[in-house]
Amino acid sequence: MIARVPLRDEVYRQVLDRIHRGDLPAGARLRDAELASQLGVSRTPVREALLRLAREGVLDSSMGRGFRVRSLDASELEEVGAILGALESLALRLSAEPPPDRLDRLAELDRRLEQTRGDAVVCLDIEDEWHRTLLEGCPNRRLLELIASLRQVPRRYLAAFMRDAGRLSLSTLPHTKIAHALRDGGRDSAAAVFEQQWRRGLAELGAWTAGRTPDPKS
Amino acid sequence: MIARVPLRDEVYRQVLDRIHRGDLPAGARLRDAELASQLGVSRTPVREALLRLAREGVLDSSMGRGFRVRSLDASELEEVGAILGALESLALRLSAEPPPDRLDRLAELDRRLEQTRGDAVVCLDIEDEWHRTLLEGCPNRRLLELIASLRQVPRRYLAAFMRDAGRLSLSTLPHTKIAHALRDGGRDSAAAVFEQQWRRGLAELGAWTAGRTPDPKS
DNA sequence: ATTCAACGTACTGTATACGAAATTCAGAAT
DNA sequence: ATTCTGAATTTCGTATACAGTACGTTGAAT
Repeated sequence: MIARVPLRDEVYRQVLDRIHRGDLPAGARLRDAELASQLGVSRTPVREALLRLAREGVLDSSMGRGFRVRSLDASELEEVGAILGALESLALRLSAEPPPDRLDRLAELDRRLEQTRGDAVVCLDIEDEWHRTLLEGCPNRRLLELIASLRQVPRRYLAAFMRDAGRLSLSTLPHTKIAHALRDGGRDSAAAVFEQQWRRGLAELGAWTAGRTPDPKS
Repeated sequence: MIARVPLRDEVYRQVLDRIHRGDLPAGARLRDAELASQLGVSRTPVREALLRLAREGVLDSSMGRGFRVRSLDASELEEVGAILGALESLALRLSAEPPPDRLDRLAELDRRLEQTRGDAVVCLDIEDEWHRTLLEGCPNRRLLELIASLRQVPRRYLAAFMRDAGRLSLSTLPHTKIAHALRDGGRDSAAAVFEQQWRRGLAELGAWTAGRTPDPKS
């Protein structure tokens, strides 16, 4: 039984990918007909994907005015960051005791992350997978889904930051701190360290965002 | 300048309303063409609304098989309940110190709630407004939006419970406990009481859900 | 030169049309 | 009676068509 996938899901991923790659910078306008012809599908699935992205906060949409990539806004990052900190910490506390192989896999991902230089998208993909792996012991599927959806937001900021600053790698220090806390102190301890590290990274990214030049109109 | 509202938003509210009223019980199938003709619009905005509801977890949708109202499932309630507990508590802690008139408005809502007998929908509307009022001091708009969206889920369970049990009113005891904690001990104290009361109510509702008969197919 | 208005273009939001997959119901075989 | 099969029908997912609105552009008036 092959799982057929709706076109809207594929379009969703394609558009998100373009945003992550920076092909669609903040403020860029998205014309559904144009995207449709580029992707070789009709406007219908494109609009469904864009509506979803708008509801997830990646795009702005005002009636009759179509869609555009939401501009980078320090307060948005702060708001979503606060939510994510609480939710990921919660997921960690709800998790089952992690089997040793998961710690190994986390370490392996960090090794890959350190070796990756020059491709921000790959870095961020690994970073995402690290988080997924960290939380995969959480039985609350709904929570994990919500976290994955919300993580799109800081990811976009981080991608822009890396492009702008020319920093093409990602520090693994917070990861190792969290992993050590998880190994030594258990999940609650790891959750506390997570929140602390998360807040620190968020503040750094927020400071950069606040000092950014406003969007190009395009 | 009147704000024109997309049809999909109106359809969204209509469908949600029918679900809340019990016109569309758990497991009921939603045929987009049928809804479209009933509401006097085309299938397009109807499908946009249904896709949104599916993403929010109110509906199930599998490829080629359309939409149906998600069945009541104790584990879903538990999962969303855990998320909501954390988020509402967070919103409370992030809130500004509440002005005295807000406490008055909360008390007034409770008075209305106690006087309302016989209409579950009205009860739940007041309950929703009570929560909105409690958290309206929270500056994190994004958080409030997320909470409002997630609250659809327990609301549906509560509506089904009230219909089933013939309980046509809602206890205001948890509200007063939280309000008192807020007045006496501040937001952090209120957040703690909130989590405790929330967990209690959730367990009660979950117990009822677990003992429910499975859905009618319809 | 600048500003305002009227027009034209283009894009959005909504409606309708079409092809394919899935459910249903009839009828035959066990 | 029950189960399997297969055609008919429904309904979904996608494509296309249409109408109304926002925006740009041009031209005229100050």
